[in-house]
Amino acid sequence: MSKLILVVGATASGKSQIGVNLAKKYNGEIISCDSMQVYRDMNIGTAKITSEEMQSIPHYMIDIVNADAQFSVGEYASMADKAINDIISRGKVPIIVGGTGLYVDGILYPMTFGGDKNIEIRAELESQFALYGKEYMHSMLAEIDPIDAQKIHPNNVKRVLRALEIYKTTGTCKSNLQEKNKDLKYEVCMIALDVDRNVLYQRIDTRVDKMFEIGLLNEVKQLLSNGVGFENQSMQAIGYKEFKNYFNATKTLEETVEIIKQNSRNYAKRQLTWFKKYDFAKWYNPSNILGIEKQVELFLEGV
RNA sequence: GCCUCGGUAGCUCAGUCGGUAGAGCAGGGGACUGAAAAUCCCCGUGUCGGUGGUUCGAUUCCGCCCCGAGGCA
Repeated sequence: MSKLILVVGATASGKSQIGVNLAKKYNGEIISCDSMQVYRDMNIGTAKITSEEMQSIPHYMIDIVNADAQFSVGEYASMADKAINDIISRGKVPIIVGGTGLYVDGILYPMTFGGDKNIEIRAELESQFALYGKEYMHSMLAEIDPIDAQKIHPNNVKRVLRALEIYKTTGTCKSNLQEKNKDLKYEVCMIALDVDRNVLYQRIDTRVDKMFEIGLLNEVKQLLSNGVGFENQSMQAIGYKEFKNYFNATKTLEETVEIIKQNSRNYAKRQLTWFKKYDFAKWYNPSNILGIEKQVELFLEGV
């Protein structure tokens, strides 16, 4: 089984830098694990690593699709898989760096996703939902897939509809298709970054301020003038979607800054909740560079 | 100085025709299989500004005081 290093954690906890340092020290190459950094032209708001910061370490899964494109975990998982194999075949160490929990799962575990999303079926389900409501959709799911219906809360319409979509497109229900497989595909060393919550929130706030200083507003304007709209999947990213209310004059720029900070803090908490479930993760304060390196060395030298 | 309106959870505010109070947000915890930076679930005791009084009982009514906003002088 191949060895895989991961650096995970909440936004603004210092993953990128640690990733690069580990790559330099241990002959590694980096695979970004971030659902928003895959989009081109979204640099400032996604806190994308700059080419200087990369220090000539190869980075994969960044800037791979246009900002008006659709993207998905499934695509991510198969592309990242290729990149990992490529890195390993060249005798280098793959280092996964990122904060998107679901994408991390996509790399770590053999997963059968539900097949491509089907726009027509999805639209049909949406209109049924608009007509009959969430309880109705949930009871519909309960009929075809009682196991999953029990797991998905009726209020979570997005998931309910997706489960129905899977059934309609594949003919099998979600719980049938997606059996949980907890066998890791790699031998992993997961470094999870642990920052005091208050400190983390402060770091997020100052980072957002910095984003505005270096031109976030212009970046968003540029995207909009290039035909990327708020209806695009990429524009649901924190640091972008909040500008919708700025441009329609419901919010001032100052308010927009605050909302972005707030959303980022809430997001950071959700990220941490996700990573806490990996019982094999090794938690380190990002300043504990020696500790992290020791952990990685132990892993790489181990049998 | 007088009048009016406020002072209730970290914040914004409901409410109690007198039986010690509840929403949103924040915060905390959790879930998560092709939209995931998305989506969703759970968690609310706080001298109800202070102090006297009326009352079996006051955060609620009355008096005085303090603080804030506005108005009249």
